[in-house]
Amino acid sequence: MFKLDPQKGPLFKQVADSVVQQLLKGELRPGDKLHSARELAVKVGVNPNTVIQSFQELEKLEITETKRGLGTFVKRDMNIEKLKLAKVNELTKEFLFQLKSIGVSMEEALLAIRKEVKE
Amino acid sequence: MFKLDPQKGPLFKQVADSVVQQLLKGELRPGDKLHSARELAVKVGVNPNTVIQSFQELEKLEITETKRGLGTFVKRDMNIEKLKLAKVNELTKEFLFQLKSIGVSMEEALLAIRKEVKE
Amino acid sequence: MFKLDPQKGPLFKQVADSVVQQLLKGELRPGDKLHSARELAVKVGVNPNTVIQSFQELEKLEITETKRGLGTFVKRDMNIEKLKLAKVNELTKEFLFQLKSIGVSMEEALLAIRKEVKE
Amino acid sequence: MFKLDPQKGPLFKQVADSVVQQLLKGELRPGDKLHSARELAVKVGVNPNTVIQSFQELEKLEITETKRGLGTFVKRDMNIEKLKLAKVNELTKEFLFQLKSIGVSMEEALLAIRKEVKE
DNA sequence: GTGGTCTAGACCACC
DNA sequence: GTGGTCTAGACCACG
Repeated sequence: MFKLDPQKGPLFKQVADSVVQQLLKGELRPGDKLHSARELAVKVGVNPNTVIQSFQELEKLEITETKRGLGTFVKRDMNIEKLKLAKVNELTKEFLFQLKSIGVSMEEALLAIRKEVKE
Repeated sequence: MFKLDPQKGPLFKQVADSVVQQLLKGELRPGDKLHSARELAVKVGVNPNTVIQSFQELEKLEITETKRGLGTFVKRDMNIEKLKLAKVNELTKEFLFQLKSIGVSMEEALLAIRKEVKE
Repeated sequence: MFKLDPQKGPLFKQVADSVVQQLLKGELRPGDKLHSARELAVKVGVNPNTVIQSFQELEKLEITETKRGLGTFVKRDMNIEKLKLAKVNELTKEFLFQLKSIGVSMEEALLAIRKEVKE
Repeated sequence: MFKLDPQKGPLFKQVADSVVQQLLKGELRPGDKLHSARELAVKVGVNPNTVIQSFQELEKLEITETKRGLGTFVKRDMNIEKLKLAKVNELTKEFLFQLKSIGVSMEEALLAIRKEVKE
């Protein structure tokens, strides 16, 4: 389930992320129409203004486009697989970097993962 | 090397985190004296007040204790291994959660890690 | 009336205390919104930042919660009577301890109180 | 037993208070010589400089006088009873004021005292 | 308009 | 020199 945390950076970025997640999971496809700002606002429990900011963020990232009077849509030329690979890569890099920065070896990391997966 | 990024949340928390990292890497041990607020401020390029806020954060987390006129010290009864395990666990959980939330399987994740490690 | 005294410890704690007092006196109830930091700052004659520090103190004590963009509120689940009893107890203990530490008996203390009350 | 608390105002005032307490309890009499700054410093666990500041405070209050090369002495013309009454009065006033400021009646206060005394 | 963070610079208590 | 508090004023995220 998706959860907002004011401690983890700007809400509007978190909301934008959640849209990207839906894309990557296939719950949203190129050309699809996003929920309206108002709907999304109610759904995730933030102010509509915040959602609007999120949409602007997505547009800036060239993931969506806004058609006046119609709504916000996922760009038709989005290459989801490419975006997904980039995201996985980024997450992995960050994860390994964090571990390295506290002096944890790969072996320990893999152990931790296996342990976590089993539970 | 350690870098501050205003986009990644409050500077004072990042500074506090960097101290925790030094602890986990063994560069800092229970009983050790931290750099003075003024020194650290110059070193990481922030205002001394910001560093002091970091110190207060660390004290709230019961990681350090401050002795007025003497400095700020890592608590003698700090259990580093425990803190480290908790951190690794947290990072791993978060990593796997993120992957899952974009619909990536464990196999893909492990592949990504192996690929990253080789580079 | 409420008065700040730089000699009596940090201003931000005094301001926090004054909020607690209002709570205990019933002038403030669970769910109520506190005055905004800026208002309070003008009212008591300190810097807005100092008031914000007070708010953070109150939040740390789990007396209030803050909603960004909306304000700071007394927690709905605050048990005022419990807090009040604890405070009275603390004050009484401290008072008797102080008297004892200067060698004053209970009888003398009660006499002093009666005398004071009459005036 | 006497305890220092950095949270309760300047240490040097607390140390000065502890000397006054000894006076009021009769453990120290007009004309008596105080412990040296160094001794007291070790005894209460603060820096000698802090104790020296305390002595200056006591001198300012006209409770002690310093004889160069001999030490610090309680003034011969000190009227302990008068000082004691003043102190009791002050403590009582403060106590009642605090209670009043949180809306506690005298009856409740006396109940609290009786309860505390019995324990 | 609301609180949160940061900077710059001052003064204090303590060692 | 050490940390702690306060001020003044700026900018940000959020509603």
